[in-house]
Amino acid sequence: MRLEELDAEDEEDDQPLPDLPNVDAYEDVRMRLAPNPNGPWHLGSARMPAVIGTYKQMYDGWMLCRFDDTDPETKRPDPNAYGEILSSIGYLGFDPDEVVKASDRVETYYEHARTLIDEGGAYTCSCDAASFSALKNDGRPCPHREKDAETTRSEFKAMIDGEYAAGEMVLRVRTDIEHKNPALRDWVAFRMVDTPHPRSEAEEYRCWPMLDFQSGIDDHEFEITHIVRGIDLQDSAKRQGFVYDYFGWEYPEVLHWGHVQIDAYDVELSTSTIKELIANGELDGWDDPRAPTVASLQRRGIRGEAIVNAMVGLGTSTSNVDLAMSSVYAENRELIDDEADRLFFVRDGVEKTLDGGPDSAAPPVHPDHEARGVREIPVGDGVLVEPDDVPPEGQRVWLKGYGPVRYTDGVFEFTGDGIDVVREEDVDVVHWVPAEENVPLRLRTMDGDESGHVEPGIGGYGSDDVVQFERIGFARIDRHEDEETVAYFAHP
RNA sequence: GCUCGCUUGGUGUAGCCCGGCCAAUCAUAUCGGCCUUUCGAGCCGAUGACAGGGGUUCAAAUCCCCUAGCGAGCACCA
Repeated sequence: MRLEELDAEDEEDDQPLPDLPNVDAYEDVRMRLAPNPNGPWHLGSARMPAVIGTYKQMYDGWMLCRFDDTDPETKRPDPNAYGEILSSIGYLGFDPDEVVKASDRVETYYEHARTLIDEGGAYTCSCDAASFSALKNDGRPCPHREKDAETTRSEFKAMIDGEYAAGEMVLRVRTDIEHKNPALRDWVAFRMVDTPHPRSEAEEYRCWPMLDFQSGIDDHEFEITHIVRGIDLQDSAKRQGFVYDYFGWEYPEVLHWGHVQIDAYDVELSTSTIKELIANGELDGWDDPRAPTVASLQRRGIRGEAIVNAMVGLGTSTSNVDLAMSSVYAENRELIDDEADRLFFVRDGVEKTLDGGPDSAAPPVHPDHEARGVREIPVGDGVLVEPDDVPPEGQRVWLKGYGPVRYTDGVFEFTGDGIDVVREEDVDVVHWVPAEENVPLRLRTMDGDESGHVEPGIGGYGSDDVVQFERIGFARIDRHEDEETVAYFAHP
């Protein structure tokens, strides 16, 4: 009994995120991811599924993935991004209960707009953006504001029918033109876009809802109870509140978080910036190790769970936060260290002839798990070691898993010393590979590619296997090519 | 300019709503030690923070006010 109580307490203490507000008022916790499919995800985007997915697990809730793709022009959807984003969500370990695209739901938004017009909640406006903005900043209505519902209704129909070009007509929500916060005054709900939507299912639409309208309608239609979103949308709830009031709806609970920055990258955390760098060849693609993207970490063999743990650790505060990559690495190390087999990889190896000693070495596959056996490495007449690991003339070094050698006249002479020279006489232990029987390997890192040679056992590992190159770090084997094996460096 | 929000060590976070148990939690980081045929893991230890100023109170990280800094919105982007 005592123990159970303690466990229960522990569980509460281990709660990864603070409680959502007012959970008891709802039968189920229902949330949504609302990605813009204008490209594959950068690392900041991973925060959304990490936190919302974790809340879903905490409350045994329900989660929608809704693609907010209602801008065919400025933030033009990338047809491949829908699938890529879903696959990133899966990699992070989550599975939406339902997936929808806003561009499939345009008729629904029209329907609600017509109702809103009838309620007196909206009017069509042909002011150009600049002159409306000037009036609005003064708290003065434009001449269109007093239009009757019937005129608005017929002009909105003309918008839907595509009778206006971009910029000629919008539908505005009638809020409070003198509201003390200028951001809330009579905002645009629908506008004309000349560019067809990239999805063929939606290419005929010219009259598109703005995010605040679309998202507001959808959140209600899908009975979303808790919204978690960025501070850039901190006025959205207040804006949408006017529409909710017209309809007599209850607004969901809402949480805002700040922006995430990630150290360790030179590249800005922005879909458009990364897109540009790829287009002009500075990055090899979305999974280039130097790219701050979800796909990049995946290719480096970092577990989605590690990203989620690190993101969840940031909490949900409204202030901007810096995520240290080292914390992602620390989370990942904990997940993979136990299962990653050990291998020797020598960068820029220098060859040293070996004089005497056994014909082969047998270091353990994993030092903490004897049962996994040993790696038989044939030694031959010489070895490669890293330039920094060559001891001064006359000094000894311990070839890890093989034995002690003395560096004499450019040759490694086997000395047969016991392991106590390592413990008591400060002989360094270094990794090595046979000079003959090895495999060339290219290690792709955030700082560029490193070339070297790996022990022959590498052939036994396939794509996606994660190993630890001793004294270097963890890496994911990507592929075996004829002339070399390619691996991606994860972290130390 | 108008409006909204934020500010705990290198980084993140707990505590703040309901002031005292906070000479401030945990993680990461860094440094040192032990162990070790890895610069990994593990174990031990150290480092390091309440933005500043006023006020209320017996008592303030916690409540109030001011200042500073940072951020966001005021888009026919999301």
